Amino acid sequence: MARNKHPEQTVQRILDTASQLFFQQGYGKTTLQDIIDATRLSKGAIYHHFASKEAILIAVVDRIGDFNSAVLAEIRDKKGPTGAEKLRDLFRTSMKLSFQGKILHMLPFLIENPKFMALQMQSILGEAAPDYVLPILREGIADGSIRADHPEQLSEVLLILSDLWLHPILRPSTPDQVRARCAFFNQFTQQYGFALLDDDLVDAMVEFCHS
Amino acid sequence: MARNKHPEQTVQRILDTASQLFFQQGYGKTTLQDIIDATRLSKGAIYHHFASKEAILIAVVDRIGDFNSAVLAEIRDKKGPTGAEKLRDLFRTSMKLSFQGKILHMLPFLIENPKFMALQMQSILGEAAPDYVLPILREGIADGSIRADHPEQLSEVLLILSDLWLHPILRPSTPDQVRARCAFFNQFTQQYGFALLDDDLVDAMVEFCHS
DNA sequence: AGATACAGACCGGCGGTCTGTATTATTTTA
DNA sequence: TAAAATAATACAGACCGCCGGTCTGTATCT
Repeated sequence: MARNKHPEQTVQRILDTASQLFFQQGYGKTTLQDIIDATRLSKGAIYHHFASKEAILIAVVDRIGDFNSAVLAEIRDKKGPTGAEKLRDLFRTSMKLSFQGKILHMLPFLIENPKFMALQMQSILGEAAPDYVLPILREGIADGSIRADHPEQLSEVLLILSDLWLHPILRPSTPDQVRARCAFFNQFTQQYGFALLDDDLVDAMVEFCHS
Repeated sequence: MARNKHPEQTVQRILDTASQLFFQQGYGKTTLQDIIDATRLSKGAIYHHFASKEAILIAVVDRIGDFNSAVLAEIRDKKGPTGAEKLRDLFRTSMKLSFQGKILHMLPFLIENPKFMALQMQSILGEAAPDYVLPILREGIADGSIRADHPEQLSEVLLILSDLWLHPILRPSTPDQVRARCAFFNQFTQQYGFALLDDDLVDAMVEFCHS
């Protein structure tokens, strides 16, 4: 095969395969030969579409990030719900998507690269917090469903805690531990007039730990 | 040179050199040849004392961790101060030591390895929180200087926030941002009856960002 | 006739191994 | 008990397989 009529399919095949391998065995342990074997392409084909192994990683992360952003933006821009309701929706959706491996969230943690650890923090603190959580917080303050003196800081803390502490993907946890953390988190947000985690979501988190 | 009388010195030389190189250029970009050149040892010498490159990293991290633990334990076991005072002392000391690069804290972030990201979280959530912060919290609850219903969760949240959100090493920040975060953090801890960050420490954090 | 989409031989450098050697520690022997 | 024999240690450095990346060649499209 030379001069494929639909090179976009080849790119997507590489991305799909690489994304799966990076998730399964990490970026560092995934060799180019693995990708070659899995895609049944040649080294030349891959390096024709991507400048380096790292470029593949960036493309994978970007693709998930785009999907992520679209989902979050849709929730943020809904008409109707209060700020508190939107926030609940956002955290719920985000958590559930990450359970299906469909979200940026924890990817960089599974991938061993300092740039991407920084990129993860940047994604949380430089994009998710100011672009999605903060507007909703402000909206909630305006409509009275949320009380907060310092929404900028609160938006960051909410994300840090939910992504790095609450999220059960990072460490094996017993159901009791998950529930205790969720209760503490809800108690924390309660002082701002809202609770983020309903019983359904807590149950989903518990179940995710078991599987 | 063969059969050195003081092999311990050789081990320390490797550890010192590697630690410096890992800090400067990261683990991944530091090649064994770099260590060989800097130590003026041979590959055989290094692999005689360490099983792998990763084993050197583990030894480096362990050595810093041991130093770290010793410092924290000393504060925890002091007689005299209240729980709240000890907690302030612990966060202050820990923060100041990390400014000097003398503490485990952020090392794994600078080193690109998934195991060591996990190891960092483990060090925070599996050791620092239960072994040092939690006992002090309990002590503070007993002596009345701290009010907390769920000290286990609180100990983890305090460390997560201070290490991953408050700590200015992770992202460049303006003095205003640092001060705003510190104020938010103090307001957060205030509901448990204590404030962790005094003006001195906040100033030190601001200054650290500038240099 | 280019330009594009591959194929695959090839390369330098990496982490890691293996064998060799000098020095020290330990045991044996007279 | 002291010297000789043996074993164990602390290196040195050639060597190896594999990895990411390059380069040249070729078939198929526009």
